[in-house]
Amino acid sequence: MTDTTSAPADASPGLLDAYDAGRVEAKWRRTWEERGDYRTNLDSPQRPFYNLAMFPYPSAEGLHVGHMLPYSGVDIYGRWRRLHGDDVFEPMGFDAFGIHSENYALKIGEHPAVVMKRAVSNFRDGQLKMIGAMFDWDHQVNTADPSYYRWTQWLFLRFFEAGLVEWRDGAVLWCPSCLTVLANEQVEHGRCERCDSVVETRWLRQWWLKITRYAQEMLDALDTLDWSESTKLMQRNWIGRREGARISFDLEGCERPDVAVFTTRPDTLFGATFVVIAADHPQLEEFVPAERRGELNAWRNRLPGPQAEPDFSVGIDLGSTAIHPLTGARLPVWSAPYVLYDYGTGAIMAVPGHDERDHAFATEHGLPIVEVISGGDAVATAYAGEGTLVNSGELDGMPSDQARKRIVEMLENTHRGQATITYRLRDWLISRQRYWGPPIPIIHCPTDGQVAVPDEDLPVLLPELADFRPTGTGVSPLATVEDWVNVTCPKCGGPARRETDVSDTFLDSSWYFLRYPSTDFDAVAFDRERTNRWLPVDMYIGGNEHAVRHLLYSRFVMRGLHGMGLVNDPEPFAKFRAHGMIVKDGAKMSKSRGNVVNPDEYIEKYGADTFRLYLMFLGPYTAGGDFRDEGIVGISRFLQRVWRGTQRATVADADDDEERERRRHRLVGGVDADIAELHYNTAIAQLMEFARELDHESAAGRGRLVDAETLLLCLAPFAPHITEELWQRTGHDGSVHAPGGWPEHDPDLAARVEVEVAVQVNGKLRATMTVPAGTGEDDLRQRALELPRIVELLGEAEPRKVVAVVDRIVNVVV
RNA sequence: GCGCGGAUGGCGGAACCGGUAGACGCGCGGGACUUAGGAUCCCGUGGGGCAACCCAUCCGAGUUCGAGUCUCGGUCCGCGCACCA
Repeated sequence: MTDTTSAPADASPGLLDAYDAGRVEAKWRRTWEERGDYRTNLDSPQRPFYNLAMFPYPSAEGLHVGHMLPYSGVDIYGRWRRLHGDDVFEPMGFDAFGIHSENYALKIGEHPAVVMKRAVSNFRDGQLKMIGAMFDWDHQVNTADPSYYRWTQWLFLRFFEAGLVEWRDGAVLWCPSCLTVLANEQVEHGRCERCDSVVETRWLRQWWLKITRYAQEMLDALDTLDWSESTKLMQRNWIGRREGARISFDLEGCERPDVAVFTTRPDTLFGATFVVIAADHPQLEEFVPAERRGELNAWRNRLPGPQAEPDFSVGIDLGSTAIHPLTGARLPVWSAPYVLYDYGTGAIMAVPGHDERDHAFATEHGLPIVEVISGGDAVATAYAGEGTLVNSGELDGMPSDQARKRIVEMLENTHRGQATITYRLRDWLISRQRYWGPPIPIIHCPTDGQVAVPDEDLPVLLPELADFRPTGTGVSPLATVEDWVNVTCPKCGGPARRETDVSDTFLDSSWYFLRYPSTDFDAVAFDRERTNRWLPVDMYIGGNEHAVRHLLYSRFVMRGLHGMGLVNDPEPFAKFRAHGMIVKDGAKMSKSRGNVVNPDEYIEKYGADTFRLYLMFLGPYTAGGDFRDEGIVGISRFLQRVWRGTQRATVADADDDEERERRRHRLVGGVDADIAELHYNTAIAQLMEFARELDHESAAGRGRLVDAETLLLCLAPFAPHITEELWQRTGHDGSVHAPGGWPEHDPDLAARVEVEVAVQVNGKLRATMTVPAGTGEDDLRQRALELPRIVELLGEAEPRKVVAVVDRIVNVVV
C-alpha cells in the first residue's frame, strides 16, 4: 500500500513495519507459483471438488470490476472448500472464438488470431493472476486453439453419428448487420441481441442440434439440481411445456385432405370460427385451391420479416374450407404470419372470443366472434379465463376445466384428436456464416451426401484468411478458399466440397468444463476416468444472463454424451449459483457507455486483498450493486487492524478464557455458515468485529495467539496474501491455505452463557434484563414482573397475560 | 400483457422459525496525536422531545400478546418471456 507509510498512533514503538500490500502480494504470488501450491492432483484426489467460474471471452478492453466480482467470489468458495480438506480444482480459460471477438477484430482492422493472442495474455498475466486466485493454470483452455476445437469438432461428429444433428432447410433468423443466421436464443423482440438490428427471415439449409429431443428429460432433471431457483424457473419457462390437444380438421377445396392444430384450450372448440396456417409453412401451397397458388406466392413474397409487434392486419383467405370436427360447421381457412410454423403444428383453430390475438385478427378481417365460455365479454375483448360453457351444444353449463377433458375424450373416441404436449423449446441452430469459429467437420459429396470428416483428420484447421469479412450472401468467407474447400470424399474418393459454415460459439462453451481436467490428454477430448472422477462440477458460479443458453446447451451436450455412454452423469453442474451484477451509475459497464471501472488501478493502489474484500462487502454476492469506491478505505482500515492485532497478540493459548473461546467458536461457525451460502458481506462484517476486539486486546497486551490464528484462517479465503504473510510472521511454518486447516468449531461452545431479554408492556419495549441462557418461561415472567421499571409502569393494573419466549422476550399484556 | 424478485437511516446494507429494527462499513459530529493532515486512533450518530415518552422498515387494511418478516389490496423499481395458440 503506497499511501500508508506512517505507523499507527498507538503502535508499540518501532516494532511493526507498515503493511505494504504490493510487496506482500507479489511475494506470495511468486512463492505459490514456484511451489505449485494450486496445482491439483487430478488422478488421486481424496475428496475432489470441482469449483468452476464461467470463463470470460477475451476482449481488448480487458477485465473490468464487473468480472472481478464473480472471480473473487468463486475463489473464496474454492479456498474455503480447500481449508475444509477438499482437493479443489479451480481452472480458468478463455472463450476466444466467436462473433464478439471477430467483430472487435474487424473494428480495429486486425486479424482475430492476433487480437485474441494479445487479449488472452493481458487477461491472464496482466489481470487474472493479480487477484490471487488459486486458478490451476496448468489446465487452462482456449476455445480458439486447434488443440481445443479439434475436440469441439469431434463432439459434433459424435452427435452427428448419434442422430442428434440434422441438416435441413428452415426459415432461419438472419441478422443483416452480423451477416449470419442466429439461434432462436440470440434474438430478443425481433432484434439481434448483439447489434440490435431488426432480424430478417431467410430460408437456408443449416445444421441443427436436436435439443428438443431432451426437452422433457431436461425439464424433469431440473428438480434434481441444486441451482438458484430463478435460474431453474427461467429454464422451465424457456422449455415451455404446454399440455393441450391436437385436433384434426378435414379440409375441402384444396390438395391437402386435413390439417392438425394444437390448442391448450380444447374447451373452446365450439368457439372456433376459422383456421389459420402459418405464413411460413413450407407446404402452404397445398392449402389453397390449385388455381390460387400464384396469388398465394405473390402475397407470401411481400411478407416482412419477423416483427417486434405482431401485425394482425396481415393475412390472406386461402379459399379452402375446414370442417369443424364436432359440429360439422364449415370454417374459412386463412394464412397469417401471426401463426408460427415452428410451434405446435404450425396451424391453429382460431377462437376469437377467447384468445386476444385471434380476436384482433377476426376484428381486422371481419370474421365471426362467438362466446363459448361465460365469465367475461368475449365478443368485445376476448375472455381468456375459466367459466361455464355456452353455445357448446350438449356441453352447455359444464365448467371449462371439466370440458377440457370431456372434449378431448369426444375427439379421441372419433379419432379426430388426442391429448398432447408441446414445448416452446426449438432445436439449436449452430451454423454461422462467419469466419472466427471451428469449421463444421462435414464434407458434402455428390454421391454420398453429408459425410463426416474422419476423426484422424481432425482438426479441420481454420484456414488463415486475410479477408475474413462476412459476405452477407448466406455463405461463410471460408467458401472463397478454393484449395481448402475442394477435397475428396472420405467415402468414395470422388470430388467433394467442405462445409464452409463454422459452428456457434455456444457450442465451444457447451463442453469446456469437460476439457479442463483432461487438458494433458492429446488423444481424447476427455479422459474417462478423470471425467468420472471430477464431473459433474460441484460448484458453478456465473451470470444469470446465461441461464437459458449456455446452461441449457451444456446440459443438452452432457445428456447427449451420456446417451452415447461417454460420460457417467447426465448433468454437468450439480450446483449453480448466479452472482449479482456490478453496475456503474445504474447501468451495466460497457466501453460504449463509457462507465467501465478498471480494477487495475485499485489493485495497484490498495492491493488485491483489499479490492477483493471491498467487492465482496459491497452488498450480497448474489445481488450485485452499484460500484462506488467511497467505502474502500473501511476495508483498508480493517486489514491494518488485522496486521497489527495478529502480530501483537502475545498471550499463549494456555491462558485462554471461556468467554474468548465462545467468541472464537461463534466466529468460525458464523463465517462458515455465511460462506456456504455465499453471504460474503455478512461474513466480512463478523471478521471486522472480531479483528477490532483482537486489535484492542493486543494493544493492551492481552491479545490471544489462538485468536490471531483463528482470525487468519477465517479471513484467508477472502484475503489470501496478507493472511499468508501474517501466518508466517506469527510463527507458522506451512501455508495458511493448507488443505484441511479450517478451525474446528463446536456449536455448544459457541453458545452464549448470558442473554439479554427484552421486556415489553403491551408490545412496547420498556426494559431489558440479563439472564442465564435457557432461563425457563416461568422464571422469565417472574423476573420481568419484579423489574422496578415494570412494577412502576404497571402500578395497580393486573397483567391479563404474560407471554415469555426463552432467550428472547417477555411481553406483559394489561 | 404473463411470470419472478425487490422497496429498511444521509448512503451501501444487517435482522435465524413472527420476538429489543438499523449488525458491519461509508459519511457526518466531537475528541486524541500532530508543524500540518485529506493519514491513524478513540467516542457519538434513525427522527422528534429537557424528560417521561412519541414517531419510524413504500402506501392502506387485516391476523397476532407482538409484524420489516404472515394474509389481502395498491404504488413504484428491477429481471425474464412476450405472435408460443
